[in-house]
Amino acid sequence: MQDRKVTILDIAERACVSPATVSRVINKSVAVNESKRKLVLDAMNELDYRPNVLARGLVSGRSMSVGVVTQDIGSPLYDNIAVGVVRGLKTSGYSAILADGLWRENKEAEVVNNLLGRQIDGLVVIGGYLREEEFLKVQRRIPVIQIGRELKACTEFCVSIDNFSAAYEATKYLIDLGHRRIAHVIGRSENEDAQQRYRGYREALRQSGIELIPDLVYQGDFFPQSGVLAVSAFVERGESFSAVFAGNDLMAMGVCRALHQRSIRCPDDVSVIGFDDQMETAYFVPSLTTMRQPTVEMGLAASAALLDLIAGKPHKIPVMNASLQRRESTQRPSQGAQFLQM
Amino acid sequence: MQDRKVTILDIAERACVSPATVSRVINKSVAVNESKRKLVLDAMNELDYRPNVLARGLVSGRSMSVGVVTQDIGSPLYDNIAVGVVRGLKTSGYSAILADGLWRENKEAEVVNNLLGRQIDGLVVIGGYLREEEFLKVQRRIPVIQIGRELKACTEFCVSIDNFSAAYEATKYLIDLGHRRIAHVIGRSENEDAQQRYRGYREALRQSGIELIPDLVYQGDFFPQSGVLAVSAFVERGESFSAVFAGNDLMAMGVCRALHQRSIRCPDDVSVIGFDDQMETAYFVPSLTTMRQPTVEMGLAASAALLDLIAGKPHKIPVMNASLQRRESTQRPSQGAQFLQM
DNA sequence: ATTTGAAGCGAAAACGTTTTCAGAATAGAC
DNA sequence: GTCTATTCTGAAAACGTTTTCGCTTCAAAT
Repeated sequence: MQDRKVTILDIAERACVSPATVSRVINKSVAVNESKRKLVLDAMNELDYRPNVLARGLVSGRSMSVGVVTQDIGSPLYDNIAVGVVRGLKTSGYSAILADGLWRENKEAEVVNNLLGRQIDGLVVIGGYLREEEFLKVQRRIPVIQIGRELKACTEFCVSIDNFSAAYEATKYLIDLGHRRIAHVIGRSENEDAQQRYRGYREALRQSGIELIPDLVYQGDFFPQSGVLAVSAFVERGESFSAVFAGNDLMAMGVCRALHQRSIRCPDDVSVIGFDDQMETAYFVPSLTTMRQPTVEMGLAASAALLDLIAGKPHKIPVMNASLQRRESTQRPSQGAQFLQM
Repeated sequence: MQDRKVTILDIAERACVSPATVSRVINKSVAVNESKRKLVLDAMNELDYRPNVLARGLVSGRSMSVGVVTQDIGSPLYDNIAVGVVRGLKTSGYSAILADGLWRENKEAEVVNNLLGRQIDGLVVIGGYLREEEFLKVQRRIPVIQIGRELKACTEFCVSIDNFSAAYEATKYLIDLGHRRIAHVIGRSENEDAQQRYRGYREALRQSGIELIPDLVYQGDFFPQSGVLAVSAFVERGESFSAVFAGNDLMAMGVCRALHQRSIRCPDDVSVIGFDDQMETAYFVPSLTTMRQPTVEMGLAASAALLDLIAGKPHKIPVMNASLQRRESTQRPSQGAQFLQM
C-alpha cells in the first residue's frame, strides 16, 4: 500500500467534507448528515485509516492509556495480578503501558515520571515501595490505584488482602491441627507483605500460648531455593518441627523438595502450607495446602475502579479475601513423628 | 503543586530563552551556550518539568514506545518471554505497550491496528496466529519481530527454537533410555508449536522403528488438567506405557499427579518428560526432566534485534536452542514395570 | 579592514487531531 | 413571505513539541 500515513485530511478530501466533519463521524460527537457520514466511512475503509492516538491525545488531553507499574515481572503472583489488570482494561479502549519498578524505590519514581510524561490517564501500581507522599502527588494529577499494599493515607484506593489475618489463619490452621513446633520462612525482607505475614504468624502463636522459636524462623526471598535453604537451616540448628508455614508457594515448594531429599515425609512427618495458590500447587505431589490470593480478581477490581475514577464516577473496591485451600500437604501431626526429637 | 501542566514555554519564559532553545537543551541536538543551558536546566528542575511524549511523538514521528502483543497473559511460558522483552527495553528509553491477542487471529489484527494507531516505533509479537500477509504489511511500516513462531517468508525476523528437533530430542532421549511404549500429550490443537512437537515425537519413533500407537496420544491444551485427563485416557484405553512426553511442563505436572493418584510411581514405573523448564519443575517431586526453552533470552534477543532495526542498524538474531534438562522424572524402564501389561 | 565560517539563537511552520465559533441551510411557526 | 429555531457544516485555533530557516554575532583568515 501507500507508505505515506493517511490522515484525517486525506479522508476529508476524498469524502469532499471538512476534516472537522470527519472527526465528528469518528467520534460520533455531533450528528452529521447520513449521506456525508457514509462518504466518510467509505473513504476511511478504502484508505485503511487509523486515527493517530498521539495527536488525539495531545489535543483532547486523554491518551487512552493507563500505566501499569509492576515489580520484577516474572514472579507468578505479580504477573497474575497484571493479567487481571490488563484483562479488565480489555473492552474499555484503554491500553496498558507496562513499566517495571524492579522493587527499587528510586527506579519506581523514575518510571512513574516517565509514564506521566506519556500523559497516561490513570495509573495502577502493583506492589513496590512508592512513598505515600509520592503517591499523593501523582494522585493530584490522575487517578491511581495501588494493588497489594495498603497505604494508610488512602485505603480507598488500595486493593489488597489482609496479609496479617491470612497468615494468622494459616498458622492457626496448623495449630488447630495439633502442631506446636511450627517453622516459618519469611519472604523478601524489604517486602511489606512478607513482614505482615510474619506478624500474623507470630500473633497466632502468641494467642495460642505457643512460644516463638527464633531458630525456626528463616529469612527467605520468595524464591524456591530459599525454601530449600530454610529446611537446611532448621535441621542444622537442631530444632525439631512438625510444620512449616512458607511465605509463598515457591518457597513452600522448595521446602517440600528439601524435606523429600532428607527423606522427611510430607505431610506424614512435616506439614507444609504455602501462600498465593499458584496454578502449579494443586498438581504438586503432595498437593500444597495454601492461602489463596485472588490475584486476577484483584487486578480486575483495580481496573474497574480506575476506569470509574477516570470516568469521574464513584468507585468502590470490593473486599479481597484470602482463603485457605486445604490440600494434601497438611495433616494432624502423627505421634512421635517429630523426627528430630531433641 | 500547581495543577496546570508545565510546558516548554513555561521553561522558556522562566529562563528567558526561546522554546526552541529549551528543546535543544533537552535533546542535546545542537550546542547551546553554557550559561543559557544552565538557566534552562534550573528552570526545568524548579518547575518539575516533564516532556510531553505525545507532543514529541507527534512532530518527530517517533513515539518511543514499542508494542508487545502477547497471547493470554498468565501462561508461565509467554509471560517469561514478555519479561525478557520488557527487560531488554529497559535502558533504551522505549516503553512497552502491552496488548493481548488472546490466541485469536481477528482479535490479534485488531490489537495490532490499535497499536499502529498509537504510532509505535516497533512491534514484538509473541506467539499467536497473525497471518504472514498481515505481518508483512505491518513490516512495511515499522520493524516487527515475531517470537515463538517461524514465519517462512521472513525467518530473519523470527526468534524461536526448533520445536520439531527439540521434541525429537526429548523423545529420542526416552527411546535411548530403553523406552518403547511412549505416550504423548499434545498441546493446544491450534498451536503450531504443539503440532511441531507432535511431529518431532512421531519422527523420533519412526526413525527408531517404533510404531506409533494412536491410543497413546492425547490431545491436551497446555494446562495441567489435560495431563491428568491424558493419563485417565491412556489407562482406560488399556494401552500400557512406560514413558510420557508431555507437550509442556504444566501438562507434565498433571501427568505426574494423575500417575501418583493411581499409585503408578514416577519414574520407577513411568518416566515423564516435559517441555519449557519452568522454575517450578526443578522443585517438583520428582523433579521433572524437561526440554528447556530459553524464554527470557528469547525476549532479550527480540528486544535487541528490534532496537537495532529501529535504529536502522543491521540486526542479527542468535540461534535459540532448547536443551535437555535431565532430572529425576526419567530413568531406564525397569523390567516388568509396564504396570498395565496386556 | 574586509571576508568567510561557524556557532548560537529565535520565529514560525509543521505534526494530526479536537473543538469552538460562527455561518449556512433547512424547517417550522406566524 | 418573513422570522425564528434547529440542524449541520467549515474555518481556524488550539494542544506541546521539534525542526527548518535565516538572522546575528564573533573569531579567524585573508
